[in-house]
Amino acid sequence: MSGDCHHHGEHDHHGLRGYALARALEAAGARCADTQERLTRPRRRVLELLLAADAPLKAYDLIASYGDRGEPAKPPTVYRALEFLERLGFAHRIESLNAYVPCRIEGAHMAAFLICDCCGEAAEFEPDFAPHVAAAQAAGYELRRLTLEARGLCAGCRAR
Amino acid sequence: MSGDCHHHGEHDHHGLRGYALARALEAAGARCADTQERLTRPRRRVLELLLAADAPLKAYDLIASYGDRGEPAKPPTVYRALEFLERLGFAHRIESLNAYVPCRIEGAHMAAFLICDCCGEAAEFEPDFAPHVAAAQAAGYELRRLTLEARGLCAGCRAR
DNA sequence: GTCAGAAGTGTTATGAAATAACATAACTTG
DNA sequence: CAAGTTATGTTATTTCATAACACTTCTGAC
Repeated sequence: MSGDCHHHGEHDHHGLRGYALARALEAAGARCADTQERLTRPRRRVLELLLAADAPLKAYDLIASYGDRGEPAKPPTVYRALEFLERLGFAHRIESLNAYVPCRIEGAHMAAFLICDCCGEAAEFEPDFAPHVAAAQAAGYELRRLTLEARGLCAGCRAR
Repeated sequence: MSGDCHHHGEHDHHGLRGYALARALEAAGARCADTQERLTRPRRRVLELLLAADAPLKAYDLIASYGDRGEPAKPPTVYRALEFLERLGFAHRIESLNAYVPCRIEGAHMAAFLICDCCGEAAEFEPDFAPHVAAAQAAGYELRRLTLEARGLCAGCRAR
């Protein structure tokens, strides 16, 4: 994952811990309740792992760390949970990494990421997609989803 | 691939044939010669398959149809060729499909696609990436690559 | 309550996508 | 032509994702 550079162990990230994590999970539960969706145990667990992580997680990272005491999950358990989390906008898949991150921007349905090839950080940002939406419409296109992934080096890794 | 709809066989596409294909391959060869790169046999063959195709091709589609008389290629043969073609800008990988298309826009290094979930068509277009590049720079980011993938329904499939 | 349907989960197995590692061949350039 | 580099051939393996089916848990109508 964060393997393209020589800064192992020097990267500072932003995974949620303790109260912040609990609050985020509770908020997700509340949003589910609003929409008649169920934040079941495996879904909640996968979301928890994503929120606590310092970087995008691969499906098999989630599978490996799913159990409380090291027992892995079965793949479908995790893939189903991810599908749910994506559908509700709690998580995004980063296609160019085959990895997942929790959604950091409330209500953002179109995901855009700045991905650092060095430290693996994937910063979600909110670009103005209006021109692209307009271009799609001009082409007669009915748009359903849109993702933008930018790869490069983050400020921290450039400086080092 | 084009399996999300009920219009099988009704989709019109744009793969190159005959002279057009030959011309495109020749042009690619010329561009390689300019830059001291070698358009070797497997690279040329993979590019030919991409150019002739009516839709994005998966790596294993290429592997299967690689041989003149039905003999498949070995995976590394095709993956190496694809890596080369991407590096030189002759092809793009569409991350959300795990598939490849020939580059249809001369000199476009940043790829953007309108992908139809119905017919599988992937139309390359050239959006204005300047705002995103600016946003990345504002964040201290050194940009290397950028891809945008929009999913939805093309005009033809909406009409049907 | 309880029954029928829908939604979700557990489990086994398999399929699809990509790469590691190492041996061989082909170009280039001094 | 010899040494270095670049590309290919080949075997094996790893990584990523889903199919299929049995079982459980919710939900709402009665």
